[in-house]
Amino acid sequence: MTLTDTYLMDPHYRPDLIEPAAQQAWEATARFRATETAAGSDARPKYYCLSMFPYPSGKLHMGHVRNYTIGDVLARFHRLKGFNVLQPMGWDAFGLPAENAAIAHQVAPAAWTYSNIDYMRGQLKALGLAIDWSREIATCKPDYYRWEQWLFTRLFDKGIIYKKMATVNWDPVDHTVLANEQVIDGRGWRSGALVEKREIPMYFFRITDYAEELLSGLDELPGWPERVKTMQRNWIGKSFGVEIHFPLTPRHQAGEPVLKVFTTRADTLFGVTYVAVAAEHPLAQQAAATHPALAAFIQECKQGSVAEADMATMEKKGMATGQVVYHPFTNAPIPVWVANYVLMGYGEGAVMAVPAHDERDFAFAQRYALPIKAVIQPAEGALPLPLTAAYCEPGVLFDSDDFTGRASQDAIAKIALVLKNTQLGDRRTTFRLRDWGISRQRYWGCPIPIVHCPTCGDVTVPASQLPVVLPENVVIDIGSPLKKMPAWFNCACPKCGGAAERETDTMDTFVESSWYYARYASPDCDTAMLDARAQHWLPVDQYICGIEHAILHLLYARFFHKLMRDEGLVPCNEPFTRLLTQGMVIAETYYRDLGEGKKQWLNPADVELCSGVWVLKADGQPVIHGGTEKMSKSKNNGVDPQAIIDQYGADTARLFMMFAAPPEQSLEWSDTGVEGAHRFLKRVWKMVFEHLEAGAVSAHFGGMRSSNEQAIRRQLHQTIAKISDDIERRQQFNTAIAAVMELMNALAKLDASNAARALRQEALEAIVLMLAPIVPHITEALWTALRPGTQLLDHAWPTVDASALVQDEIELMVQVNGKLRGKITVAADADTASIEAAALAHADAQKHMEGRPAKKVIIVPGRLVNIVA
RNA sequence: GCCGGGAUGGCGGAAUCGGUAGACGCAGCGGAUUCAAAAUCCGCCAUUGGUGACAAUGUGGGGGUUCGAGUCCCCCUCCCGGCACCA
Repeated sequence: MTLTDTYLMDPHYRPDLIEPAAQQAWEATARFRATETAAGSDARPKYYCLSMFPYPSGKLHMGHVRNYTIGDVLARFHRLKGFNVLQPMGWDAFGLPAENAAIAHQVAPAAWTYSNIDYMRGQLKALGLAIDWSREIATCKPDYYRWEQWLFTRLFDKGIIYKKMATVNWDPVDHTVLANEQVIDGRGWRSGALVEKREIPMYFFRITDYAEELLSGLDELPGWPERVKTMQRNWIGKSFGVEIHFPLTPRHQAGEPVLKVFTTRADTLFGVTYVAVAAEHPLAQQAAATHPALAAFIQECKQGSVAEADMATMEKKGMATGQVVYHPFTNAPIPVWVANYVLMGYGEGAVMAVPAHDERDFAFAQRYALPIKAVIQPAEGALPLPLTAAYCEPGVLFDSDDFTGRASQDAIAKIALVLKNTQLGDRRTTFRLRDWGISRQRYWGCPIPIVHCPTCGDVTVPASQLPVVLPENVVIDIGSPLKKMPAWFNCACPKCGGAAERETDTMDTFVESSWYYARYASPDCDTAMLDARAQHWLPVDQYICGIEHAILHLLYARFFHKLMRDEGLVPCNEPFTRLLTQGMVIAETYYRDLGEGKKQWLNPADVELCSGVWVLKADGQPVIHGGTEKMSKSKNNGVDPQAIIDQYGADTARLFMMFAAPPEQSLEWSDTGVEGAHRFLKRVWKMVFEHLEAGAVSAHFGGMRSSNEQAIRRQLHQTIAKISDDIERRQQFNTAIAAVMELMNALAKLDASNAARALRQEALEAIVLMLAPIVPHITEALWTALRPGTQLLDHAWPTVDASALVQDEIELMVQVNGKLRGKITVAADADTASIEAAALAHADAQKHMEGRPAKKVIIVPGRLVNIVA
């Protein structure tokens, strides 16, 4: 049964009737099922449109609605443009919130997750998304993570995954590892205990092996926003510098121990006044053995979180170890300090400090009264001594032995060469990017397919024994239940058959989201990770995700794609050809102060403006307006998408989302804006209804049109051109909708003549088609009304009639000295001389020229004339 | 702290490649319709001065480039995203 059979034109817009009917019709006829086409049977080009899958947190939030509406607009637009579209959906189902919910509500993470998925699937369907639901995946299901484990074992055996010690946040009261977000002001969120750093063994992906390709690959992504590429470039952080060895003894012989540092400013080597090492550095540990105060300081450094933002903003502290190293050129002794800002896991865990030419070293030297020795001066002009701030620019060396007088760049090369000859260093390229640690001491994640055997060591689980299934029926308290389940972790070693134990850590959930886009192509394949269908659909033509994923998720997915490529699983180098990063959905916040820094956050729906003061509806007492912030549970400023769908329908929600702001900007929620969107849809409905009430007309009118009708028809075809460009190239939907609104306003001024009615039919058909990607339900109903017996989804995107765009006369602005003074109307093909004459003859222009002759006349074709007087 | 972005009427935003600042919508005001209201339709709506034509000012702040700057360059302020275990 089609919509035509179930729906008759009603004078009132009824989304509550239209939307379920349209959705049922799409589902019944499998309208959005994507099929890989055998050669020749379908000439349509493929378009794989992917919105980032949601974490099944409980219910949809507005950020999801925005993300999926953007994806759906692009998917439906390309469908009308003749593409074979794939738009899938699934669930990023592993993660920390399920464990938190398990503790809070005494429910197993699996059960909680599956019930959330069922509810949210219903919500997504109510949004009317053109999704191929037959490809739905959930990352917590063994048939998904089995292949992740399979790839893990391949990579482990290839050496791309390895094990090493890494630092984590340790809660000494709960005896558990904390995520960075679970550390608040240096304390565990549940226990309140001061968090400590602890070293534990973890598995790592060698993403640094791919650093060069991840960097250069960005140049092959013209469809990515420049800012995302810039952030990734800076994150990878390729830098060219010099590794310098500081001997530990004054009469150093080749091969004896040295302290290694890396610097991009080897030209400042003669300005080194101390070296700083991390608390965990062997030199520091050694010194601490006989130095109680130093041991205490090192202990202090181990407090606090491991988050880089915390490390960078904390107070810079240090202590002298009493040890010295020797300058590789002058052999002068240099004191070794321990500093809390030097990270062991980063570079060599030691840095050379040049206070005169580095801001951070300068501040540290001032604090601890360390010497500041300047060795670089500007190429022109002198350095003001003594320094009041570090001079960080490159320049010319002085007080630097043989290197004095050389420019920085030149000196770096020369110093590196001499160091190389004396075996005390060399040129080196480093990356800021670190290897990706994927071990998590948590339950609700993909088990790491490793068996620890006392004789064979770490052994990968053979493919025939995969998946290593995560038990779902568990009771959660603090810490992972896997570590308390001997029946689960005791096993036989796959190699020697002896008694062994499974790894109880699970993988970072970023691993699942790094390859899901590929699995949508082969969602039901049970013989391989991917099959031939992946060759057909990949790469993703359009990916849509939040800007917050600009670095980690998108970099990991690019990395995984290259891993899969090197396994022969995918045909291309990059996963996402074009990327759109959407902004957040924000809303007003309101609160009451409860004292002691505590606030009671009130939902905007429960607050109203009463004679200029915000009050709570319930008690009429004033509340404080806290500004607009990202919709969140903690600020209680979320608007439930379900409530909007129930009250106005999905089309209104979608229209508001697309109209209120361009997709990359943050979007401010507005109840009156939603009403405005709804009002517009009612207007469109009414205009079509009234047009059809007056009887059938043909869009193909051969008679004369008035000049007004010609102008409106020109506007119609300009609008078609603009909207096509707005959606396809600019991906800016708010201006596309505004253009339709303008066209509607113009159309409202047409009369009831045959010519006008024919034009109205043509325009309404085009409007309905152009709005279809944004508001698919109402437009489907209106189309069947305008063109009985046909369906919108079988129709093509409207085309521009070039002959309608022709204009005889155009209007030009007239400026005098850059200020607007009037307008002139000239023939569209007027030559420069006549335009200039017309502008100079303009009375207001002459007035402002005040009798001065025109020195110059600038004509911008089709736009303006500027008279310089 | 570091990296990336943003700031335009009462509000959301438009101005796409340096060329009419404020499209479109929201709110507000005035009118039509109505017994009345809602809904709907029409009109006005940057600021200041002026009855008006018009003039001056105006895109976070300061400076610069240009015939011309919301747009480009330099400096500053505030806000947002990310910082490797939130997803």
